[in-house]
Amino acid sequence: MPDTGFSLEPTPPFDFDLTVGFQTYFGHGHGADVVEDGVFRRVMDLGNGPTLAAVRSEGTLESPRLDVRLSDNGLDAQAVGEVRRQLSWMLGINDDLTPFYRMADADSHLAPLVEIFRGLHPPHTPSVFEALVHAVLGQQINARFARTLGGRLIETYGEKVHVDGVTYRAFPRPEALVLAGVGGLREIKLSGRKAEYIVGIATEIATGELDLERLRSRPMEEAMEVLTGIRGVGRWTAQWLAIRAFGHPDSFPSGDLALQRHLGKLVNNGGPMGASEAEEYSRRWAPYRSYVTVYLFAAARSGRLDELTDAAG
DNA sequence: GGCCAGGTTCGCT
DNA sequence: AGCGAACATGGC
Repeated sequence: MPDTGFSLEPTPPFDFDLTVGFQTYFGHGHGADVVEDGVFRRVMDLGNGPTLAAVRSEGTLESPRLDVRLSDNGLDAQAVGEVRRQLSWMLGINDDLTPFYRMADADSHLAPLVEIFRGLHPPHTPSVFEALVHAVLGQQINARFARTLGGRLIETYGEKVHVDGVTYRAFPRPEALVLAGVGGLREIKLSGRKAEYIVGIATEIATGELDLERLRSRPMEEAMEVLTGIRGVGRWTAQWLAIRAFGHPDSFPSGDLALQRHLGKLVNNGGPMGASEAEEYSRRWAPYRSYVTVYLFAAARSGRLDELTDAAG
């Protein structure tokens, strides 16, 4: 094993397993990032070729420390710095949860939720493009199928990296998806609509017509407007990007059917909540609604949301 | 087998 | 502005 690496010191509390678990949910074992035996691996795209990063936890919840090893020990200091920057962003290393917890502790519904998932830092995608592709894949279809499609997309069109006899994949670059074309994406069972959206977005990025990364430095309202102007991107998709790609603290995709379900379990005795109802209810949690969203999905995915319903007491 | 799924666009009032 | 249909495939 190469010895190039460094360590990261996340802002406590930081729960490594919860955070990388959330991050790799869409990976489905074949993703660009995977967790195995307590090690989080991610193929980092540094522009001049991909490299594999392996991250493990060496600290504790309140005194966290991460050890990062790189597969390519020939990287210069600048490239290593870029890996550090990207990983820090992906795992929300510098995110301080305390203000959110202060609010949550005073809320009878949120208090037990944040107690169970204490230390979960909302993770982010390294590129806006990656979050956007995942969001489009997730439109309208069940989450299970969306994960399958994501796995196929990465396995088919992501650049390979071989380390110790194992093949890892980077998340596909826009250029690769342009090359795949609508036909190529339909072959792995994307609908014609999803294929058109993704190839269209990839094309605009590849030609330089669209600069999604630029939106990070713009006010959120402006970014949302630009995003929803893109064909295939509606309100729901833009709101999820605010959380997953931009790390905005206060986005609540109230149109999300699953989020409505989760919220209904948490605050409405399991009863249904519509979009406008969810939207209205969520306002009490401003300006930390992205955290609530992430924690709700973490609870639902882990199967522990049911024990938090009103009925369960 | 049918209904629904972590929506969006498009066409019609 | 608001409403409904089409989209395409899989999960349960």
